[in-house]
Amino acid sequence: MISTKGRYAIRFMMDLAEQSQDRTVPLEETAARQDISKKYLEMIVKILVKGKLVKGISGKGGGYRLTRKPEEYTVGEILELTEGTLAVVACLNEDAEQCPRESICKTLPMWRKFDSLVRDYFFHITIADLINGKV
Amino acid sequence: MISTKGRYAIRFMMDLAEQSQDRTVPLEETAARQDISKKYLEMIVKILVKGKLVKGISGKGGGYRLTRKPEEYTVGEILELTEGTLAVVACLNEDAEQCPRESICKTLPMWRKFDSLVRDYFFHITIADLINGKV
DNA sequence: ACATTTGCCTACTGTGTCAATAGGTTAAAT
DNA sequence: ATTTAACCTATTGACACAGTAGGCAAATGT
Repeated sequence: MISTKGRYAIRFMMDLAEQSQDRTVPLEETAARQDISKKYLEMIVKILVKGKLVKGISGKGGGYRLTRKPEEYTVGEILELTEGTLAVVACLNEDAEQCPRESICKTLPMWRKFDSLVRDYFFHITIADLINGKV
Repeated sequence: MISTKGRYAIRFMMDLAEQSQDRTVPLEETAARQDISKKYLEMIVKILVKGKLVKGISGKGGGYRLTRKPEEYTVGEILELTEGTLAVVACLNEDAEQCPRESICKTLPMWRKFDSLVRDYFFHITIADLINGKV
């Protein structure tokens, strides 16, 4: 289940992308347009800033700005960053302790294949694709 | 993220399938073999019983039994039953209130397609497949 | 009839995440 | 100096996860 964190993050990025690229967009504006609580969105955007997906500019006339072109962001990386992981099962998480049943587990291949499927899907959709309805 | 509920349920079903079909297998046995807390597994199996995926027989000589052949169970239905839903985002959940943004939501098609992908994957893998390493 | 085995049921607990909210501090522009 | 906006810390209520505890009901073998 993908939480609002990931979903709001995608919508925030899309909103930025849809605005004129040479303008810094205040959070309040996006929050209103997307109908998301400003305070809550703020928390999510902080993750995006830390992950260098967007740049925040303080002070009057400030706001947020993309650091790349819309077609250079994949949904996968946004989700991975905001959700913490895209792994479907705990044992496929990067920082998971090694499972003692790994060598005999008959379900592991299924999870692995599914994991590839998921990654393949989300890492091949860009913000630009979403905006242009190419998905 | 698929929780232990769904994962343990699959392993339980596989364990039953691997035992002689004309035998009722006590939970304690499976719990030991699969290294899962008996009490916790009990709770999960209750869901499987309620969903008619397995039959429980009380009393001495009792235990659990599959109600169909291993190749007639899909991983999808087991997960859907135990996890409550397989939907990736809240708005695709069956009993979700209608989203007011549905008609203008540019991400919805992406979620829908992903949902199909997930279903297509898990509803085409059977317990028999897992046992025979056909996945 | 009785003891034993096994499933079934209710209730509880600690930990963590989700989805927010609140209030204050720093940074930059006019 | 005032305003605007990002940034930071802390707290909250609700809920799910992962289990635990104890007892009741059903069926069997002796």
